[in-house]
Amino acid sequence: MGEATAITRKTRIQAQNEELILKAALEVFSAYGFRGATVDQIATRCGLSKPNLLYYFRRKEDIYVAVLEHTLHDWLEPLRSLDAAGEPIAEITCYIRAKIRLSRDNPKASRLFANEILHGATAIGAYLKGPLKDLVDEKAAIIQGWITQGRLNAVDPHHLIFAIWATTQHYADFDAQVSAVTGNPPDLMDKAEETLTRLFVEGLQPRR
Amino acid sequence: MGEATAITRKTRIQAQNEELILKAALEVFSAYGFRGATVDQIATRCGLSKPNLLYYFRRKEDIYVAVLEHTLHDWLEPLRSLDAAGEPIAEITCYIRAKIRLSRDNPKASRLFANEILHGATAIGAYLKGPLKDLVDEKAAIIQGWITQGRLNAVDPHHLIFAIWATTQHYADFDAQVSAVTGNPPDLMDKAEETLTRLFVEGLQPRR
DNA sequence: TTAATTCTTGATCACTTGGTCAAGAGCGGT
DNA sequence: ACCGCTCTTGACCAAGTGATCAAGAATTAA
Repeated sequence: MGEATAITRKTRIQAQNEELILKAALEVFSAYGFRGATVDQIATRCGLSKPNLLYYFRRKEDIYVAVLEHTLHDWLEPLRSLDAAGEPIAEITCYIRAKIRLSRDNPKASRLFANEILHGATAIGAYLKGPLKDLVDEKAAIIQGWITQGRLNAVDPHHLIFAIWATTQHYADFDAQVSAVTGNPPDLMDKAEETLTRLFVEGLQPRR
Repeated sequence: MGEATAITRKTRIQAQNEELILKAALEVFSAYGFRGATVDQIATRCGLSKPNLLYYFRRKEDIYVAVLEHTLHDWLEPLRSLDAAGEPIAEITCYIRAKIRLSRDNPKASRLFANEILHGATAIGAYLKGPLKDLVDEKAAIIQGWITQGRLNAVDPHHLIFAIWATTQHYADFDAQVSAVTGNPPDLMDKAEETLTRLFVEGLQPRR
């Protein structure tokens, strides 16, 4: 039996292989989507045989939801950090910066979510309507408070959050288009960060 | 022989069926992506048998590129309308409004492109690097001209265009998320249009 | 060492799917 | 009515895919 629970904890090799699988799955799912990805691709990617992979995750869908959940938490961290006690413009600037860096440093996670939501969010629909909505509503209320205090130009907080999501994730999700149009210069993301922060800050600055 | 060309023009029934197919293909491809969609689905959707559908388009990919090309032109029309001779703020406001209405009235086309680009734009990569890049560069130059004249706050024109694309298409592409978070109120898109135009206009207004 | 447990895989299955083909039905011009 | 062309489809095929299973290899605990 296990040490203290009926469900024994993972062996070293188990934890290691699951990590390998999740990493490979992120790459494959983000590149081809759920239906476009094959279990074989993921298995080959991490050097395991297909039946061996299915020993750890019994169904393809199990791998998919596992990698989704595995990255969901990190993805929302920047929004959680938005602090009601901070200076409004600084808080929002910080949020935009964090989001665009996430987009630059982990574009695969961004594309994974983008694909999932684009196709109806069947796997994480409940999460969106529950925890995500709660978090967004909470932060929208903070922003609304700043507006009421006259510390921020009046814009709908929910749509402001959508605008920030859209603009920052655009560089990861639609990289193929951005690269094709710009030729992908090395300072692309720096320029994006500067332009977006400038644009939002000027738009949000309270009219004196 | 045909009236004037070696390639005889389509019969009435041919034109009619191709239109049926393209319409059904847009719905299916936009919902499931290229690999997720099946020829059978498209055939059933428009009341044709699978072999009959493949009589008009010999390969699945042919249907896909046909529907992409069929909607590409309309999709870029708003940007083409951006007029150097117009008043800067009014022109950009008009562009944002046109884009968000396109997003509201034809979300399936938006999702079709989103999916295509998300997965690397293999079918339209050449178009992005050619005609699209040319169009964007041309319009970016116009915006840069306005900035140089001091009629617009200084922001990078390319990134401004990306920001407008991202924010407007967000409502179509990530509808599942937007609906989950907002509960999808009837005035959602009106509010979005108002918020986005306000945000961009205030951000672009030249500092007096 | 030994025995239980965990891990690994070749072979295989059931099913889906893109695509073919030959034969027939329908249509248009004469 | 006749003939050539377009259109339509049932049957079929080959490839790919998710998933299973039994049997063996490796690991771990005693």
